[in-house]
Amino acid sequence: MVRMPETRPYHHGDLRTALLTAAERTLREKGTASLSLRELAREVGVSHAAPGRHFKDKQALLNALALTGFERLARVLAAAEDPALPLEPRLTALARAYLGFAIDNAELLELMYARKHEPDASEQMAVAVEQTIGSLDRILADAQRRGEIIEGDPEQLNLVTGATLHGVADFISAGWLTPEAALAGVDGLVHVLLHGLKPR
Amino acid sequence: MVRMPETRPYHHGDLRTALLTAAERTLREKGTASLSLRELAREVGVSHAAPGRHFKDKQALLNALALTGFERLARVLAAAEDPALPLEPRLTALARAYLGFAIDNAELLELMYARKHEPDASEQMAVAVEQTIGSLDRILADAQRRGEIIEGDPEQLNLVTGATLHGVADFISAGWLTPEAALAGVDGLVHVLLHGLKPR
DNA sequence: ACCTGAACACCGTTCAAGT
DNA sequence: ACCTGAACACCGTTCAAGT
Repeated sequence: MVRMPETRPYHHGDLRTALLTAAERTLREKGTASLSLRELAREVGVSHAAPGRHFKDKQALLNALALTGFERLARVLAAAEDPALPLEPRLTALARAYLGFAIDNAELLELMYARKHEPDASEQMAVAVEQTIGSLDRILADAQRRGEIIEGDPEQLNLVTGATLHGVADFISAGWLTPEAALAGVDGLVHVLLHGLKPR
Repeated sequence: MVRMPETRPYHHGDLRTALLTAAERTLREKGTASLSLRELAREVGVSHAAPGRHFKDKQALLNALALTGFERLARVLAAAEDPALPLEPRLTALARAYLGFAIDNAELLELMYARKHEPDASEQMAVAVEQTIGSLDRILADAQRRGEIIEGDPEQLNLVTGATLHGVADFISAGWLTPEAALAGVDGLVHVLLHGLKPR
């Protein structure tokens, strides 16, 4: 093995990864608004034009960041899912995991939901989104198969449930709901979702 | 009356309003990303530093824009509300109105929900938000008083309902749901909200 | 009171040139 | 193949000076 000199080598090695890592730290510490390619380049110790080799433009970096976000969220949700549990606690666990992710990654989640990356569609992104939604899909499909929830278009049921969870997550991001209040209300939230607002 | 010269007068007259109007058009036509104070100034025919007299900084203009958004949304919701209607159609009408606003004002709605304007709190904004939420509040409070929906913390019920509506609106903004699909699903959405996912 | 013009410190993106 | 340096066309914000 050859000893590397103390000075930074001409080639970074894994600039792409380094940029994404730095970007996510900035996102978390200073918000989306103060995420600049030039500053990222500075942090990583590379010229301001270097990121251009790895990301076509700023949006491409944001897309890549969103992709890692979906991949991580999908893993978090899959891990929280326990098919052995009865419907209500199973759904509650999923909701708790999602809200936890939203609390810990508010800015990233906002990026993931940004109405920006429709045209590219990037196969990978579609897969990651699919996997993210998958956990909820399975819970509702299982429940429907067992007759534990009403019949009807699974898409529609999925939409209602997903929208409710996402709505709460967004309320947290927007600062209209404290993380504590959100987590404290999860049980009630899922209960209403399952049993409805009308009395039984 | 003195005839005004053909050349633009030194004082604009109502620069503040003109900037907000131009800003909303840009928002609708080209998106939040391409909203620049300098371009706004150009469109309105004023020097690039002029907006600074009326808005402390760019965020202040965005806040003012969000405020007008809430005021308009509050009016739309209040107009759609019909206390004479039974609970389910009354709630459906509100949902339809909110989703309609979301469809027609996607970028503006995103701005309204942006997790930016927490510190200022600006009395006016708080009032506008309050009035926006008011319509839903009244529907649920009335229903609860009549025993048409379950007892419990109104805040919590409001949260679930509001989150669901907002979640769907955000799905539309994000492009994950077409406006047509959303509007077609409103009845089912409200029905699930009232009756729950579990069979009765 | 309201606006201008110049100045400052930033951006993102491109492209010849270097290693 | 990967990166640099200079250049270009933008930004937001500030501030003396003009009307």
